[in-house]
Amino acid sequence: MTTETETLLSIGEVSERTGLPTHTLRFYEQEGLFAGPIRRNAAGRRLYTEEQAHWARVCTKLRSSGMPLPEIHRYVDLVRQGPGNEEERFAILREHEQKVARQVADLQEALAVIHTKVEIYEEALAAGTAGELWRDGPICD
Amino acid sequence: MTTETETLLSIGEVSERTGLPTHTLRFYEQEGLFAGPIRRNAAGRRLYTEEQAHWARVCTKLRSSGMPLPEIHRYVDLVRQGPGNEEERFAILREHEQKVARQVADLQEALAVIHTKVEIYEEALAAGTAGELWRDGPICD
DNA sequence: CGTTGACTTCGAGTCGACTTGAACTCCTAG
DNA sequence: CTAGGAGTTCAAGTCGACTCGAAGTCAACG
Repeated sequence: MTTETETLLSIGEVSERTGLPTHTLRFYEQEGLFAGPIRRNAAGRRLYTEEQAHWARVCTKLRSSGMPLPEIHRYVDLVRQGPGNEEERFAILREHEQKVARQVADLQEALAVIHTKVEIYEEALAAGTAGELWRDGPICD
Repeated sequence: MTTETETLLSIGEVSERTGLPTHTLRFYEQEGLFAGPIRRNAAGRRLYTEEQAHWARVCTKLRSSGMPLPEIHRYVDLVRQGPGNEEERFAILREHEQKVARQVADLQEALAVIHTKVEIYEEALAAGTAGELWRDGPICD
């Protein structure tokens, strides 16, 4: 059956792979961001499965794209409850996907504004007319 | 000479145009995000020039793209000091531009990860095999 | 003249997500 | 045997950027 030899990882190893400080990994666990329990060795130290380490990596992406911890928690709760609520999980993911897409669009809009200003400076500096940037206009704001 | 009939705007009008709450506009002023002084009428109320209103709009873009208030402040200080430091202003803008470009790239990377998961759910739900998502794999994480 | 509603100042509170610290245990190498 | 380094728990602190509330002023309208 599915009796695999699992590679178990220490918190330090997971930290290295994910880039998350060990403190943060413990914090995430405490906040309920892992569906299953994290095992411990005889000495009480955490042992992560590959799946859990992978999930931690996914979490970094969810977080860096702005998903709040409570929403990740909500998703994880659904996973923990087992099959039957896939539609709901899907809704969370799809909604977040759209939020991120909007974020990208907004950021690109801001980037355009910034780039415009960069270009103004670039040209003025090249032409040696930078001093005029401030001549009664909002140009250099 | 440049004696224009200036249109001056109340804080409420600027708030409407920028989407920033009046509280925030006052806060920004206090944090030194405006190069020139904001005028007041006889009753002590703020009167913004069109240029200042425009700058406030630009600020929303700088902020939404993650430029910290202290850095906007730094830029504004340079503007306030007048001509001669254009290179330095340019450096701030160019650096921020690059930061935003990196942000966009990171966000798109996160988006790809999320989209992958969305697709997995989409397919499983369409095929009616959603229940199997959790079968000893990290698929549904 | 009274009341609305936009404005003023000042200071304190909120929020999310860590981050830090203290005090402790345990395994391993020298 | 002991020193180092990684791990543990729990509580408290930090950070940036607002956000809110209180208490008061002012102009215009009916």
